Amino acid sequence: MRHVSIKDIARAAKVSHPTVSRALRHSPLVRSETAKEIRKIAETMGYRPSAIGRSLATRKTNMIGVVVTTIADPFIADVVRGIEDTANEFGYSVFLANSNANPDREIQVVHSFHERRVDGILVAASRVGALYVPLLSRLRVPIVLINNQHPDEPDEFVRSVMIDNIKASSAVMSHLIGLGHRRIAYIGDKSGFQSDTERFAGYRRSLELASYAFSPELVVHGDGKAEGGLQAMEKLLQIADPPTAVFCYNDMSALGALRTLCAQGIRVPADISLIGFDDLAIASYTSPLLTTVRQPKQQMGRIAMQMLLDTFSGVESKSSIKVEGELILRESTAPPSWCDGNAN
Amino acid sequence: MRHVSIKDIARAAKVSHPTVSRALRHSPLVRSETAKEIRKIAETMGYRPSAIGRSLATRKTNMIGVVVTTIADPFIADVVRGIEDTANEFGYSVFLANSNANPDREIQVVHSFHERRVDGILVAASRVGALYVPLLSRLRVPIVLINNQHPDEPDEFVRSVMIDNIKASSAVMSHLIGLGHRRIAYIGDKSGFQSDTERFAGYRRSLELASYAFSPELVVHGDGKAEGGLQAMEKLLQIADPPTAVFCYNDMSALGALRTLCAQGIRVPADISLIGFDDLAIASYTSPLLTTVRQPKQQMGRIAMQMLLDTFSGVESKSSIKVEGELILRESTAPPSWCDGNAN
DNA sequence: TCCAGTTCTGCACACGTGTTCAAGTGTTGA
DNA sequence: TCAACACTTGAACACGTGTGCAGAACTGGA
Repeated sequence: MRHVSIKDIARAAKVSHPTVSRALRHSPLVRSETAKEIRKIAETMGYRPSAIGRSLATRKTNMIGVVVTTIADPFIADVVRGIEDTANEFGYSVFLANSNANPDREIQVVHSFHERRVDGILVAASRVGALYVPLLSRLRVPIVLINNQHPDEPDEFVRSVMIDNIKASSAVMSHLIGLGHRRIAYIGDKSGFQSDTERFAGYRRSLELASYAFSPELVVHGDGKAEGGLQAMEKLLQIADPPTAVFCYNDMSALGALRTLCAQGIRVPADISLIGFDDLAIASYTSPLLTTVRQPKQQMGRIAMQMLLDTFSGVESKSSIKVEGELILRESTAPPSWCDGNAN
Repeated sequence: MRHVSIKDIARAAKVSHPTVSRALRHSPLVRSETAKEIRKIAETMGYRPSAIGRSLATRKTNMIGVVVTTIADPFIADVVRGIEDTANEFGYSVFLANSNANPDREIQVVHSFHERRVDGILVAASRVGALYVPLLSRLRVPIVLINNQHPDEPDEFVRSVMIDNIKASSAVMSHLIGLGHRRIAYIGDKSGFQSDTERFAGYRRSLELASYAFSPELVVHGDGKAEGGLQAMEKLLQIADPPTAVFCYNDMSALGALRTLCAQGIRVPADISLIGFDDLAIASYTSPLLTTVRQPKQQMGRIAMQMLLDTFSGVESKSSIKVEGELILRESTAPPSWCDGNAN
């Protein structure tokens, strides 16, 4: 026999297995001396309850599934950490699955979670398109999307947490414009994803508000990773009239851009200002330190998990939460070189 | 009724539930037309088998547990990615749990995995002490430790994957010594962990082999993170006769050290050479690019998972695997400044 | 001593799937 | 026509836990 079951204990204690079940769960229905005796025997026999058996009986697994594009992304890793901490605190275990940014794989993973009867699903930075939410909804499992990359319609089962991109993006632009920059470039992600779209929207709106011209050649798309930022910056430097400041979609892109600038001997921020988004740990260790927008990554994970827990316990909660970013001023931004310290 | 079960399908198809079970699993025991009909009905009813029920019957969960200190560590994130990819490929789901480097929590997590009846457990960078392996072994669950931080005795249930620290460390030192450095510092992790101990052993042995003096003041302990490296480097710079090269326990420490050097206007590698360990993604985006030892992180995860799979299928395999690091020469090392290009 | 009420215990079933075994049906060959 | 065989199906049970309900055991009061 592989594992001790309550039936084994029942035999040893000369009682029935329901009595054991109740004793172990401290039910008041069982005489306290009997219960104590049973628990002692269980302890001696090295009993560990089977979550499988329990799940089958209670129709509750205390498991949640987390889908990420890739856990190797430091942004996502932080979010997952927040999720896992909260989940663990409340007795939930976390399934982790990488979709590798492959929509088919992502859907397959969700089905696998469904078959395991997880109590809820969290999805970080989904890359799946418009039909996704209805598909998820059909599973009738509570779901929270974190920084979902496609606009989602409200839904009974699908909730969401995301950062207020437009607001944060506007803060970035205010900072740069306030320093005196007029030619500000934008290095984005691959086209079509929501956080890119929204941050770009904030960029454009800020230019308009300041009555500055929008120059399409100042907008370059990377891939959200360092390599893309590196190449995007190379392109920007080839323009006849290059920008004096660059707003990067995220810190990884900024890191790549910084690399290009450094390799070409261009000083940051003396020659060009650079600003990122996310506030990854690395942003505090680059040279110069990177000015960026802090996303409360762990907290977003905690909030998402908390939304699930609320759903489980029937607490009514908002179907969509927007968190605020915070502009972190460090060393990578300064007034443009032609500007002697005071803007315009 | 919440989920469709094989009994529901059985009713609809006017057969018994064992027949449905067999039909869905393409058993040759059921007539092919019947099977086809049953599968059609299952499809129509939106049936998804319950992994819970199946696990209970088969005593196999196709789940594995992964314990990490924290998923926010980029080294560990890469390892986990390798694990998850391989697991997914073979139909296994992965539980992820952070121990936050807290031994009690780590043990608690292992028990939780045990209760969920995972088929195997992977532990990355365990911080639990000597009694750990016997404890794990008592669970009678196959376990693979990855870069375990305490020396482990061979055991029937507990296997391990680790990097050959001494060899890699020696390669680092050969490189620095070959460049002409004689005063080489070592920035370590907190004392007492195996990878630190071994890398330090390689450091000392290399000095001995070269007949260079070992100076205790050149050895400083950080915390394995950037902050620790930063402070350790500050200490090193206060020495009367500072080192011309610094071997950092890992890339995060090196990143911190680099920050200190940069802040104090000390040029790398012109004034001081710096070398890391791990080859994190960031190492390719620092200025200067960081020379380091590449650990095959994802591959280590794959190997560990493969060892579990081998155990499941009864394949005999080695109980301990050592993988080799690879010295990656980039820009952060050069001959010492007093040395005109040719060593000694 | 007996009854009513309380406290405790066990039977039977449920949850969803898989497997063994016996029995049913149809086929082939003598 | 019958036996031997292959093919197909379903009854019964297993896996480990939880729960409604009936009944047993105990308690206290008259």
